[in-house]
Amino acid sequence: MSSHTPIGRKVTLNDIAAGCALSRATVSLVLRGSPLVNKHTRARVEQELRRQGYVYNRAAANLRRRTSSSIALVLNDLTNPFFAEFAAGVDQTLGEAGFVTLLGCTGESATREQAVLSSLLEHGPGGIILSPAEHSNAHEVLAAIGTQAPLLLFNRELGGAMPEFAHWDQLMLDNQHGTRLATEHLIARGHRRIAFFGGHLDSSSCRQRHAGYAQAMQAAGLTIEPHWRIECAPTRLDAAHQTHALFTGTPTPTAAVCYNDAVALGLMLGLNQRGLRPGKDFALTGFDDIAEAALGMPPLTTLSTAPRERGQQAAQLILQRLHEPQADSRKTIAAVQLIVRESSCPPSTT
Amino acid sequence: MSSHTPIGRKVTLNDIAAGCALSRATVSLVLRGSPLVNKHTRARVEQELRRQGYVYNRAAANLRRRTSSSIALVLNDLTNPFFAEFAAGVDQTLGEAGFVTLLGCTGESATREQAVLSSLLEHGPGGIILSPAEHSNAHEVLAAIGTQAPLLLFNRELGGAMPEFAHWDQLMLDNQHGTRLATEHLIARGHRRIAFFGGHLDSSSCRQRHAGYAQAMQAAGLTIEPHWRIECAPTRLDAAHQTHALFTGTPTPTAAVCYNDAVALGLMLGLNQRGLRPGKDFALTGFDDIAEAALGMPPLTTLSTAPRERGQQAAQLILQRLHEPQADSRKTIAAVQLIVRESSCPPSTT
DNA sequence: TTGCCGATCTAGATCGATCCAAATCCGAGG
DNA sequence: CCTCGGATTTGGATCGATCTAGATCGGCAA
Repeated sequence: MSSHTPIGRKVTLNDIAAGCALSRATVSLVLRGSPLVNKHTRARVEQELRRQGYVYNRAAANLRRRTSSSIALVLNDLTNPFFAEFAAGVDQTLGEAGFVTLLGCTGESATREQAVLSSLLEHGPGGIILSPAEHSNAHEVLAAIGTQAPLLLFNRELGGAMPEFAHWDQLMLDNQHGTRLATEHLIARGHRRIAFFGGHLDSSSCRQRHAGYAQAMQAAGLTIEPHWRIECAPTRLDAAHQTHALFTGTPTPTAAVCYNDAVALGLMLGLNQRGLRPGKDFALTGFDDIAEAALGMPPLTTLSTAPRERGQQAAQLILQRLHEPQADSRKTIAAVQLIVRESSCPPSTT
Repeated sequence: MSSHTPIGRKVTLNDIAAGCALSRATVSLVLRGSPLVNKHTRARVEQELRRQGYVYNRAAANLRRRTSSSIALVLNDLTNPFFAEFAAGVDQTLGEAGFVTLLGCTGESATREQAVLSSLLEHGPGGIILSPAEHSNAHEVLAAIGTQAPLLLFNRELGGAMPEFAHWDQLMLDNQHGTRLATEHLIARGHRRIAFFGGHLDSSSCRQRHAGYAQAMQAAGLTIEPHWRIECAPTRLDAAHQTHALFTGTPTPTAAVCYNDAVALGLMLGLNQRGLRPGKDFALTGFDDIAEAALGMPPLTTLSTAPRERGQQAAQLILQRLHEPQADSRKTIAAVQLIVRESSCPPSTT
């Protein structure tokens, strides 16, 4: 960097213009690659830009142009590898489009979500990608963001009614189809008595996943015993704890479709404690394909949601919305893919 | 420079001022909570702000005040739960201080790091927190960011000399001490043939971790066979792939100190594939204490770096630097803590 | 020489906020 | 009634870029 540049003081268009005896306007044209400038002039300017170590001030440009070059990404839990991977995908695609990601974490608190959203809004993002906190609702979100920026909901639905005048898009996972695939897979392996294990009844994703399971069972003409639906918190620990509930009534299931991978891994622990070998004596499937799923003992059959690809998709959707602000709001449902591993064995012959 | 999209019409200070027959300046004073304004006027203005749904334009304010309210966070790998947790910590503390996080992921590519840094710089962050990509060097980083914003290096040193005139702070982990603790622990459990597994030889953190291991081995009077140092990318997949290298020469090790948790978990996978039970037939330790470490099969003995706290600390350090731009640059080394779990079994007797 | 034209370049207003100096208001004191 | 001073309020310039409308400059046909 040139030593004649005073440290700390920023170089502006005016400095460059003065440096080559041109006007601000011309230098600005050069910066934006306008064909109006003489190529000789352009070369002179570009040299001066380098010489003075000029850095473009996008905030000033955005102010004048009334545009934005950032997108807010608000996540309920960055600690969850699923969302971390999602964030990486979002950032990658936004970066390629010349946008920058404004990050905000809410830690599953609707209150913090409010605060984070309005703080980010002040920085004028062109759009918002939001994976809502657990008890967040449409009314609160609307109060926080108004109609300043288009919103893309990811992964969870919001409580309360969606406002019609705002263009809120959605990107969701195909929960129902996923568990249906898993259930059909278990049926194809020969299972007839299949349980649905884990999750909270009042969560929308749990309801959807259970519906997919029920649909597959019904399509195969199999009956579902009431005691084959066991509720538990979507954590490994609670799942291990509730394992016994699978075996209290008759007939007992030979397999279980689990709410997600965490629950499935907990169920594996619980089975081991009862002397049952998961993937040998009892079959099970998960949902999410978290990194540990492939590493489990045995490796877990599960549904891959490709979180990085979902992130890229989310970024594309919001960029598309920026391009067409008035288009109808759309709901996208991302396909999930069944990953067959060893946990989904045929029923044991004993 | 890509073309960006126009935003809907915004409410500005002028609209508020007109709405209550006051000047822009007065409204601005109200916004900033100045004691100069009459409390009756203030109430009128605040009502009008709510009525029109005003959103503060921080970019415009920052332009005039020549300040910044954002910090860039540039990470080599957000997919790694260690960095994800770190990012959550950074974002939390920055948010509490009224700053917003500009996220950038480099995916371990020094080239992308350059691009990401200069793109983020155009948005005028007040400072930068950088966990460098693997082959990044001081010269390139300097070229990208110049002296526009103070830099805090996290986790890795940069290749090449640190420029003296720039105030580059550092926050590092006590890598060497950590692996030394882990190695001493394995030795105390009775191991004599201990390998060092994973990481890239040219990464500074890998060198430091290896040095701690070597130091402990030497202090215990144990020799290190050259083929006990296996290099691999710091990912689960590559670690699983390279597992065989541990068993190609004689004498074979009975335990391994791994570069980090990702590598250790990958090694577990590789061991399982070879029919060896990690934590029974072969002992291993990790580094980072990511969430999965405690949940592994078996749970992983590792070094806790408290990534969330490191993130908070990093945010505090950069904010402090903003407050005192001229202070001497400082290097902080964060302690790590050995967490003993089941993976570090005594050597198998067979 | 004059006038027109395309190719280049530029002055000045502008985006939405802040800062500064100066104006205005209002009641007390002379 | 007028002046003075503290409490409020305000006009206009400003941050660093972009935009609009118009200036400047050769060259060439009339």
